[in-house]
Amino acid sequence: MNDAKADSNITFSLETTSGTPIYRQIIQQIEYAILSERLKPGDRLPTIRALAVDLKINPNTIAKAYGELEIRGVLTTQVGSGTFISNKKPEARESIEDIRHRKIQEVLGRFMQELEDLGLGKNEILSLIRKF
Amino acid sequence: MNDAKADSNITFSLETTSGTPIYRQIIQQIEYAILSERLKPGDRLPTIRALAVDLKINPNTIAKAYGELEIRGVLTTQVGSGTFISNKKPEARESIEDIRHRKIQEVLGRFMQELEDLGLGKNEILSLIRKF
Amino acid sequence: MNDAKADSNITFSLETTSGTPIYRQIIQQIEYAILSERLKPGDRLPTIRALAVDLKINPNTIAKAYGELEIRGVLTTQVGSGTFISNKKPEARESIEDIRHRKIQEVLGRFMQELEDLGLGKNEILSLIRKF
Amino acid sequence: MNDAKADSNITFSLETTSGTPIYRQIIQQIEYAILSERLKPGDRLPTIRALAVDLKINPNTIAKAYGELEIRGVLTTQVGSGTFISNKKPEARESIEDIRHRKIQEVLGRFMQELEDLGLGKNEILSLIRKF
DNA sequence: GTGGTCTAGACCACC
DNA sequence: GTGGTCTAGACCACG
Repeated sequence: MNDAKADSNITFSLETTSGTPIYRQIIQQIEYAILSERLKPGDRLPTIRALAVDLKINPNTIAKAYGELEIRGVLTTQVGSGTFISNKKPEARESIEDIRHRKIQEVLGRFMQELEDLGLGKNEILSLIRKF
Repeated sequence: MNDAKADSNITFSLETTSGTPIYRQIIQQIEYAILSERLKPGDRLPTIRALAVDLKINPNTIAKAYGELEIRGVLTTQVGSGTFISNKKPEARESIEDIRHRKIQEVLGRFMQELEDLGLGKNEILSLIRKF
Repeated sequence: MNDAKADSNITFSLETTSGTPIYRQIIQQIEYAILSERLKPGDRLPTIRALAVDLKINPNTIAKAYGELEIRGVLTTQVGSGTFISNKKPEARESIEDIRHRKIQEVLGRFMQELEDLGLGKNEILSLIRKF
Repeated sequence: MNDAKADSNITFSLETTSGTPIYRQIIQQIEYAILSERLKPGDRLPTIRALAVDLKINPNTIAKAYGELEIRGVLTTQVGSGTFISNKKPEARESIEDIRHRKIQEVLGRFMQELEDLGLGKNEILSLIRKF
């Protein structure tokens, strides 16, 4: 594990052994922060270099994550001043809340399936979470 | 989604949009079935070809999953008669129950982290699962 | 016969008429190179594609050999930069020297048995090897 | 390992863990016995059933080995009396001695290559064989 | 450029 | 019928 608190509003937590590419983890964590409104339009993200140092990873990896989010219209870069959360999602046909709910349902569905595969019923799952 | 009931004891459920390779999903579902004791030593797995038809994927993909589990000593194959759960895991220093509990904790930890990233608290999570 | 000198440290020699699968020959030659310390932890193996060209075989065949060794923890791959000898064999209870000696005894035993079956005595064998 | 002395002249020694199919091991051992003249034309081989009991393997496996050698003209079966070494090898373009020498060279070449891969030089090999 | 995944299809070995 | 090996080729992910 590899944590880093950045400028503000977002803390990254990387799992280098899980097989999930690092740049995907970064993308997901930025998206989730937006969906849960910890990051709002206009907020500044940490610089690539600073974040690379904090997370002890290759700057290219962060550049790739930011780049993909920029292509999707989630981020905007302003040369000389940094990378920001966009004001608008041009193609958005769903509201942020809708997307968030969809993501939550996806995560929940995957999770329930995996725990069921591991032989747990709903009551056992509830009990585990209460003790978490 | 893509489900298939096989010979017995195990039903595969593939998620083709999640980015997780199909063969990894198969490996995980076999491992979890063993950990939850739905599959026991000596049990026969579905044949590669039958499963390929059921899941509508290429036989080589299943062969790759079975092959990795064979290298790891989880499965044994007898050409001409099929693929079986191995009798012994020679290097096992942990009981099946211990491994199962470790996996459950891993899945749970990942899940709680993701939902927290999506802005959910424990009570909201509990409520969602009750309604699941 | 089919020889290929790769990046360094290891030269592969395939016997396509022996019935032994090509990917198994590759695995054995990598293992033996490690046991005789011609390959050490951190050393880079030839790329899959370069070796495929050299050995005039399909890249998938080499990928299968590398893949098995990766599952066994002998190799590590870093997509984008190549395949390397792992630093540690976590479960190793035998030293490299012990394994090497065991392998030598196995090869020797098989060989003496086969030549005995072909009607040769120890002195004839010694004489043949001197002339080899 | 699994040894069995049959009617006469030939003792089979099977290696069930080596990956080499059992029927191939039987074929090889019969061929080598012929090449080294421990079995001569007209000699009777053990019956399939007796040998199956001795070696504790499936009779079909022995039938397959005998069958293949019969196709090649090495054996002849006389219903009711048994299986025998043929008098003639119809297609033989090489003498028995030539074949034997070729086989010896093959075995020797494979062996020297493997031990070289394991880091042994000729003198070490000679020394090991003297102590064998 | 690296390796990874998946498909399609041929041929072989074993029961 | 079973699984195993190998080829060929497409497309993706990563640096």
